[in-house]
This record gives sequence, structure tokens and C-alpha cells, in this order.
Amino acid sequence: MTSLPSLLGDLDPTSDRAVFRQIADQLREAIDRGRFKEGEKLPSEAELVEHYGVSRMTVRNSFSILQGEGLVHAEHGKGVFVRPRPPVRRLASDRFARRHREQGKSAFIVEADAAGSHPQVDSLEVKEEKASQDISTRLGSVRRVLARRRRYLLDGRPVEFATSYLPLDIARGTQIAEPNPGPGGIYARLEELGHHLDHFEEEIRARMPSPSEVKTLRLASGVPVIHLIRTAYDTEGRAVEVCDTVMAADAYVLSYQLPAT
Amino acid sequence: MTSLPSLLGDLDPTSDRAVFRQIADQLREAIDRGRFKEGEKLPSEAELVEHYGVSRMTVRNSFSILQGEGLVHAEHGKGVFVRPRPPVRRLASDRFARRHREQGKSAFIVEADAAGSHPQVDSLEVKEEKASQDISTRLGSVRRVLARRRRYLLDGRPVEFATSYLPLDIARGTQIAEPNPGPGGIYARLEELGHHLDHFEEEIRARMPSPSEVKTLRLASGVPVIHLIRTAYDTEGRAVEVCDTVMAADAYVLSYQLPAT
DNA sequence: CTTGCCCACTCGTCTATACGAGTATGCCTG
DNA sequence: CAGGCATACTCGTATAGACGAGTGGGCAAG
Repeated sequence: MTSLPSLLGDLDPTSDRAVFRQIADQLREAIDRGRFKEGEKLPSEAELVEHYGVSRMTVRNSFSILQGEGLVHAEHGKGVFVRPRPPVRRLASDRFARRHREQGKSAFIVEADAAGSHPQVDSLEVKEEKASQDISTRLGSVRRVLARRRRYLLDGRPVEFATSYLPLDIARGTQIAEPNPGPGGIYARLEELGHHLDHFEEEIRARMPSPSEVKTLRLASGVPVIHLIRTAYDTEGRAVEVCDTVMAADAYVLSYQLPAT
Repeated sequence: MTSLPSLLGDLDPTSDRAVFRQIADQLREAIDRGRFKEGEKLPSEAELVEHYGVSRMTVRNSFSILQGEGLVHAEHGKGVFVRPRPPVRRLASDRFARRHREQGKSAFIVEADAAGSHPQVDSLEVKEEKASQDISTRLGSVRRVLARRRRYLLDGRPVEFATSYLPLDIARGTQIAEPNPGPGGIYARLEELGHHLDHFEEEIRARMPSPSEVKTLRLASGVPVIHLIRTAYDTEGRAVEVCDTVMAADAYVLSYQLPAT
């Protein structure tokens, strides 16, 4: 094994910078320089304690900084590893164009198959419920809505959790209220029902996940979520659906094409 | 002062959940329920040590979880506070439409003034430099570029750091290479130079900030950044500008309008 | 009354120690 | 040879204590 000093250097006792930050800095730099590669194991806490001559809590503090940055993750009993960058899913802004709505399978499945990954959808739940204040406002003051919840997985990893909300007067009793909305998804059904789609509005935020989001998306620490709220409007200007999506930020790149007008 | 028990409850010694997580859970819930309001001070470490009968490090561990979630922030010598949600800036997808390009001031200034906040732009730097691999690819294999860097502040708080890259054959010697690109910004100049803009492509990612981004954006811990890369294409299909923007995620909501086509 | 200092309280950093629990490996037993 | 167990190594949790440094209020001196 290569000796640590050759990889990691010494501390600067004259520096104002806290020792645990200096250690974190050195590890970060070593990772950035590729001295530790993706998925590779970092020196164990004990080794770093030895190398730097500090206490274990100090080393753990350093690791906790890097974890917060999403650079590394710890595995109990194994070690601390450089977090591999997962393959990302690109979401193009034309993904809801009518021409993509012909096939029988959902856009998610088709797209993932094409990319060679194994897609899955689970946690399906379709039910009527009271609209939250926000959803109600977006849908134009409806009291109750049909909520369609589902979780998307790629190669076994949860990447996205989405809920669609539709006004009851539109969705109740239609195939939209069924677990499987049929070919082309709910947008195809909406159009068949006479609600011709005119445009979508998407709002994008990024933030740290709530504990429940950490759980459902099995997020590593230091991974933010992208929160996307899409509202679909029909040609009469009515909001016919709101889709609230929380995505693991390390699994997505969103891509939009805008006219220069 | 209200006694802590009335706000915070007890630990469950039979629970599998680690003590510091239980404490974090209770504090989080109290914050969510509004028992501690935005900007309000949480009980001090000493008080929580007393209340729960645990050691100080355990309490600090709890705080560090909440900091990682961006829920609270600590101020040396003062206490730990519920992090106030700053006002957000909405970026609409039509913000580069030609009709917004008439006025003398930059879009950022106009928009912030309208919102009643005090906008500022600093750290201006305009220079020629070697294009990175990524920028070169996006601009169509150019070696050197003109880079325009600037930082945007709202009411004294840095919210965004952006760099525009333009091919030298377009920008060199023009007003684009001046610190002040004139009314309507560089897009107006590009069109005057005969590069009529056709469309933009925007790529959006979210991630935790690098240490240098923490510094330039003065980010609190637990605040991700939104990384937006916009490429501007002219009517001949040539990429004429790439703008790389890093935004404090808690200060922005991006909004896009998409045709249903 | 004002100024300035001191002190109490806050979080920041660091040490040393202890035990628990998950993982992997190799040896020993059947 | 196969299975299982012991063991060493990993990180997770928690305690107790020490000192440093930023903040703010009160008190004392001018």
C-alpha cells in the first residue's frame, strides 16, 4: 500500500484554519486530483488518526464535511468511499410533445429502455383527497382532487417521486382514475376527454430533502433534490393537472429549449 | 420563559433511533409546527444538555443534522437560529425575449428594482482565456474565448455568479469585450453584429456547492446551488454564447413555459 | 452620564475513552 | 471440502472534559 504521507501531506499548525477543515481540504483535493477515484475507499479513520496525530472525532468531523458536500459516503463496517457519480437522466423540455405520446408504454419506461437501464415504477397510489392550499390555488380553487402517486426507479435505485393532481370533475370515473391510465398516459386521456392541452408551466426549485424524501428516494447525505411543479393548461386556459415531482438531484439534468422570440 | 418540556417532549430509550436523531426529530418537528419561528433562537446547547440529560456532543450532533438540512444556522456567541427563508427571485423562461431587451439597464437591475430590492453587480471581469473542454465543445471547438464574469447581489446578499463565454471571432474588439456592454446587454450587441438569435438551450443541475462557491455566494450550510448552463444559438445554428451560472438555490425559482405542441 | 472593562453565556474546536454493530477474512471443525 | 465461528477491522454512538473565541449586558470608574 502507498504510504499516506505521499497522498496527503501534513497539517499547518500555524494556520488559522481548524485542523478538521485542513484534513477535509486535503482529502477533497486528493479526490479532485483523482488520487482517490470514484468508488475507491479512503483511508480509514484509524489510519488518518495515526497519520495526522489527531483524535478520532477530529477525523470524523472532516469526513462529515465531505459527506455534507456529497463527495463521500460512509458504509458501516466497510469504510468511507468516494461517491460515484451515478448516470444521469436527461429530461428534455419536449418530453410531453404529442409525438411522444403515441406508444403504449410510459415515457419513463421507453426512455430508460433506450438508455439501456432497467426502469421500474412502484408505490402506485390513486385516490381522491382534499387538495392542499397550494394545489387548490394552482388548479383554480378546487376542494378535492384525484391524486396519482408513483415512484420511479432506475436499475433498482429510486430517482423520482411524483404526484399528479387533477380536478375531480375531470378525472372521476375515467381511466385517469385507474391505476393504469392506458397508452400515452393521462395527457392522452385528457385530450380524448376534450381537454386539449395548450401549454405547460414548470416551476423548479432545489433544496435539501426532508427526512421522508431521504427515505423514499434512498438519498445519500449531501444530495439535494430538484422540486419540479408542472401545471398543464388546456386550450381554454384552465389548469387541468398539477404534477409535483421530487427528483434526486444527482440523477437528473433538466434541459429546456427556449425560442429567442 | 416557557419550559422546554412543554416544547420538546422526552426521549424514547427503547427506540432504535439514535438519541441525537431523536433530538433532531423533535427540534425539526417543533420548527415545522411553528413552535420556533423563522429567525427565532433555539434553546442553547447547554439547555438541551440539561433538558435531555445527554452530553454536549450529542446535542451538537443533532444541530449538525438540522444544519445539513438547511433548517437552522448557528451564530458564534449568539445561538442557533431557525433559518429564515429569503425572498426568492423568479426567473421566467421568457426573460430573454427581445421585448425585454429595450431598456438601458440590465434585466437583473430592472427586475430587482421592480421587486423593491436593492440590486448590485460586482466582481466584474472581462478577459480572453483558454476555453475549457466543456465550453469548447458547446461553442463548437473554439480554442480561446472571451469570458465575462460577474456576481449579482440582492440587498447586499450574493445570489448568483455567472460567466458568459463567447468565441473570440465574434466578440473581440466589439462592445461585448467592454466591461459595460451597453443597453440590452450582450444579446442586443450580438444581434447588431448580425448574429440573430434563434433559440436558447438551458441545462439545469442541482448539487451541493464547492468551497469556493460557498465563499463567493456566502452560502449557509445546507443550501444547494442551481447550476444553469445556457447556450445561445443564432439563426444559422451556430452557438454564439455559453453562459454558466451558479445560483444560491434558496434564492431562486426557475419558471418555464412550454408549448404542448 | 458615558466609557470601558469584566463576566456570563454562546458556539467552535479538540482530546480521550468506551462500547456497539456491520463486514470480511481466515482458520478450525466436522 | 464445506460450513461455521472467531476475530480484527470498519464506522456509529455516546460520554466527559478542556480551552478558545464571539457577543452582549451589567457594573464600575471616570
